[in-house]
Amino acid sequence: MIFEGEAMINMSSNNDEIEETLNTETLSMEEANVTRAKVKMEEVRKENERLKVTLSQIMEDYSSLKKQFNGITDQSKKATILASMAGSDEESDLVCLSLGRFSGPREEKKKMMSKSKTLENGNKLDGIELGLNSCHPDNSIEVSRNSLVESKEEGSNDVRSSTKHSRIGDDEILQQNNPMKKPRVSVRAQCNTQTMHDGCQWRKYGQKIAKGNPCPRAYYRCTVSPSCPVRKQVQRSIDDMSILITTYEGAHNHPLPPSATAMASATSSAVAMLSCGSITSTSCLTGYNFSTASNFPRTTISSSQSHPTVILDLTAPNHHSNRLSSTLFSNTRSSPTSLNFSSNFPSINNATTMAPPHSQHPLFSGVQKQAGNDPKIAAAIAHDPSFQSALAAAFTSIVAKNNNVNGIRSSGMNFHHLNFAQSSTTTSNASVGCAASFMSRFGQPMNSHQHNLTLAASKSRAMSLADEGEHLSL
DNA sequence: CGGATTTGACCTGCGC
DNA sequence: GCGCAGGTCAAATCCG
Repeated sequence: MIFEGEAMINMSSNNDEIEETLNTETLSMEEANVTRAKVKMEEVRKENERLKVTLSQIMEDYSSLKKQFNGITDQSKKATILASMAGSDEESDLVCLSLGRFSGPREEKKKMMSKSKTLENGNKLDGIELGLNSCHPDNSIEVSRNSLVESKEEGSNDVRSSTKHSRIGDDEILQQNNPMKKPRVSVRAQCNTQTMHDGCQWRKYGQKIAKGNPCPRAYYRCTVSPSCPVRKQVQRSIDDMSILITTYEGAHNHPLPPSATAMASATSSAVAMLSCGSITSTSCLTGYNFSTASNFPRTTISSSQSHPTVILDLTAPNHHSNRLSSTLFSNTRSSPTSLNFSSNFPSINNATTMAPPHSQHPLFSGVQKQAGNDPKIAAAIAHDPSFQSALAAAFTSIVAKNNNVNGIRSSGMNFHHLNFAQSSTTTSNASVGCAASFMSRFGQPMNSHQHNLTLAASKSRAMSLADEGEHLSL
């Protein structure tokens, strides 16, 4: 039997033991927590190291790309320097994008045309100059000034007619050398607003119900410069009313604001690739559908009514979006359809089959490496339309430009196959800003102002991604 | 009031 | 030559 007092003593001693045990356990738990925290810190440190390595790799890729780009744009830079020497800082900040046509003064244009005419049997460009080239400052300023003077002296009606005559003159010149009409670029994007905001100023001048589509087609004219021949048509897709089809035609003959460069460069680059393919034989492009057999029809080159048209499809059907998301940055380097840039672009010159050039591109490999390291990045980008459009514009512009300048004309480049899984629109200011940011970062030399804006945009983008637990140091 | 949009008329190219 | 469809013009209207 155990007495009550004895029991009490036993209990108290037990309590002490329990307390002691508890203290020991608490201590060991704290130690465990500390150890866990240390392990976690170590993991984070390792992660940081890994990210640093990745970042440095990307920076290396970027710098090599930049060197390459700088070399290519040397001539353009000279023009920009000339512009700044002319005393207009604002103008030097702007970039002129030529979409399908040479945009200099008519005399030079004629010279170019006659030159190309004499050389047209020698696989030369048929008077089409495309890409991110800076306008010759004198040319662009002259055009603007002339048009302003005209509008003052002759009145608005005469401006219209002179613009019209100018356009007709251009067309005549083009028609003489190229039986095809002006190349067009159609951009398909999901958009709930009436029109996509692409940074340019447009004025609506007509609306028509086109055959086969109950949705009216709206016609817009670029109003940045009174003499700018660029038009765009906006129409909703008959298949999906949420999809807006914007078709661009013509070349801006004036500097563009930075916010307009992303879309313009994507479209101009697409046309550049079209013109690359059409150098040898324009007609051989007509009617081609370059969609993959395995993928849905997404990007095509066609020539409805003799208009060679590149269709940039920035939408994705729902049933494919997951697949696209997962394959967007798949790390299979051997796969010719990484990034879903499908690789069956027919070789116009019947050049021998080669590895897809984009897979060899430093920028591509850099992004691919990083995305390959962390599938979350791929998912993050796949779910962010602004990133997709920005990357689309950046890749298309940079690689197309490199290709043009390096004279690679039929290597199967097909960055216009931009099959990003995109469920939203590219039209928000954020998207355009993001695209501009990417373009500035990867595609264009920046001034300090642009650099600050870009830095801020990239930073906020990175921060928002960081909040979501993503690691993206683009 | 000036600039942007709307909308019917007109022009142009193309196929039959 | 005719009809159709796409594209443009320009007067009327709207809107900030």
